[in-house]
Amino acid sequence: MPMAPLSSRCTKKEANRGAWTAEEDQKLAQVIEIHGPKRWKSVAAKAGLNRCGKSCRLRWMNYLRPNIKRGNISDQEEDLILRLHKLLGNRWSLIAGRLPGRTDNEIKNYWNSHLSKKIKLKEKQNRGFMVQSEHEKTNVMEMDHIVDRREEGTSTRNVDSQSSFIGDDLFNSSSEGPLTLEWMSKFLEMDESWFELLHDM
DNA sequence: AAGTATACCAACCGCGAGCGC
DNA sequence: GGCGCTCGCGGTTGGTATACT
Repeated sequence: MPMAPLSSRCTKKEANRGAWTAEEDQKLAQVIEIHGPKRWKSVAAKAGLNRCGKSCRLRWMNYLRPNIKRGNISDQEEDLILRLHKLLGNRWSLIAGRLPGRTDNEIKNYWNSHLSKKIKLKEKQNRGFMVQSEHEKTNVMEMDHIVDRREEGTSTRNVDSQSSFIGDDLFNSSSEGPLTLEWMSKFLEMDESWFELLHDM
């Protein structure tokens, strides 16, 4: 396997690794406030951080950026993630783009630690295996709850036309089948207002 | 209370795409 | 067209917290 260009890797000179300190965060935020979130290598240098640009970018994108929402992923968000993952696969940045305030890293982590397990359990159950434990039963019931809400096609939807369009396509069980390119492009171009409505409920 | 297993998540790594020279 | 640099993405790792025995 060919090595990545040297420029894309953090060098030994940029020795500081591991968890960021409050002081580092502050320095990084100050430099970005002045120079903007670009040219990460020079941002790192200007901040006097012993970090590579890549690390600075990641820290900013996933933690320091304004309007970041952290933790407490709602049922609606979870539902949306499930639907979008079904539609887009592991395109975490695209999925995150449809969830205001959420980062690709957070969604990826949430998927890997929560949702993938739930889905495996659900599939297992669908294949007719016995559910083993109370914990697993709970997870399966949670999945059923999500599926039920989709099938009901109610609760979280507003009545305005755009919202109901996207809501129906997202939650209607009929879209469990193959999703068309037309649907996908329509969905991905959807205005953020629908998501704001969703979060306001 | 102590040791071990599991879950969670921040951070790192490698790669590819895009851009300017 | 080739090269180097930067950026963004997705996969993976490792440290910490929590649950379990």
